[in-house]
Amino acid sequence: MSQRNYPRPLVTVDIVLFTIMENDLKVLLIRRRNDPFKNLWALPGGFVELHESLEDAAQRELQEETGITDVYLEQLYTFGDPDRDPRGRVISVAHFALTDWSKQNIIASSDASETRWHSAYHPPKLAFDHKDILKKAIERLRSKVSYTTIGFELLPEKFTLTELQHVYEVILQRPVDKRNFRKQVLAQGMVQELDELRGDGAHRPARLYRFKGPHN
Amino acid sequence: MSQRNYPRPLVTVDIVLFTIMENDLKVLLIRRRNDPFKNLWALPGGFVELHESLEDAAQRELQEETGITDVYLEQLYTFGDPDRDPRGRVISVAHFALTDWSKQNIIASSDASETRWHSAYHPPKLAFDHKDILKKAIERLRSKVSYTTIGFELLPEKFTLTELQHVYEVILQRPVDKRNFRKQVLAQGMVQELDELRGDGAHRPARLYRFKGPHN
DNA sequence: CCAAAAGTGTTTCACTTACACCCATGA
DNA sequence: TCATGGGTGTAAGTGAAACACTTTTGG
Repeated sequence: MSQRNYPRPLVTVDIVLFTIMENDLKVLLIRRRNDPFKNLWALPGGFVELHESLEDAAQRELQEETGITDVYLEQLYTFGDPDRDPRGRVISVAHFALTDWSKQNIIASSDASETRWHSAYHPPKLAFDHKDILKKAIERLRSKVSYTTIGFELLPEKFTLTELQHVYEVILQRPVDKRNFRKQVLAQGMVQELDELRGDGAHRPARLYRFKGPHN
Repeated sequence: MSQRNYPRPLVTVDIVLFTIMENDLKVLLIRRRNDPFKNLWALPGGFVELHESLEDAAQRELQEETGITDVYLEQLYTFGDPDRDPRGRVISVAHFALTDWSKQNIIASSDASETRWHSAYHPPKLAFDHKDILKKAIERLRSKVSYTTIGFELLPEKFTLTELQHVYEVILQRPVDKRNFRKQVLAQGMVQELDELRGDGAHRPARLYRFKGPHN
């Protein structure tokens, strides 16, 4: 059982980082500057170092390639088709990450950058099998939003119930009944009402809430 | 972006194969004949070849190590802690598999073998991080049994509704109401009633059913 | 006729859904 | 005073849960 003779593929991590902006689900993409797939958009990611865990690798690559830190991150799926990278055998452990736009709007505003937020539902042509990875990430987000509290990862610390509702609507891609939604959210005790309002314009200001923490 | 200089870990697949026997959830384990963890029990698995997909590797290793083929198999999770294997960096793509005992009872009956079915809930001490892998597999099985049809993978082609109920009870680890269960299963139209009965002893024979196919 | 597992319906309760108007504010 | 998004309650419907006795068979 000597390990020396066993084949050693390359192992990468890729990160599907979502946020919600302008009532749309966005995914962070980087334009490739080299072949293969030069000039196409791709998920951030890179090779796993021998001393680091997969999750650490994902956090590190995200930081190195985009400057983003402190996101919710979990493993998504491992893509290992032998032909997924034309350069050779590369196995990618894909991760799924969420952040709120208020932390990340710097990136979005620098238009010249090769790192940009794109519509997750209508992305540009992607390198490698990143279309499949994105699809799987959207499925995961959609299924988990209903039975976990990950939706709060897409919002800043203080938010209105309407903002929370928009998160669900954007992810589930269907309208949500306002009264039932609020009733349900409050009944579950997941949020704490704050003594603060936020006025946005010529209408009644909205009450702010804070996520109470993991309740699952 | 030359690949030559990137670190290349070893990549394995491990397989958590479940079956149900004697109203207990069983997992297939192999006793290790070499260090590390010599004589401890471990999940079947092995190194991924460069030309094969991860799922193919899992099916192949299962076949090579245990002779078992033709199981339901899906990817579970990738375990990549840098210290999970004392010999060096080994990343394992764990898989989750199901089979019905009627196909596999040959293995269970050969007592001298180093390959055996063990209770999944009370396993012996396991090598590496296989305890964590097993735990994750049980969680996955438990959560998927309720909203998918994977439960049928644990039964032979023809089965009684009581047998199906036992599958749910063993996996969920709680009693299931007989009348509600049958009502629900029949209402969902997942099973086809057959013109066959099976008599087991001194009591009324049970009707046999067949799984109609993927309905999710 | 006894033991053992198979089979069968109804009621209750909880949760989900549908739905329309008043409120507070800035312009 | 008007336009805009914020905020609230009730009734109907649907699905889940609780629950006990009769049937069929072999011994």
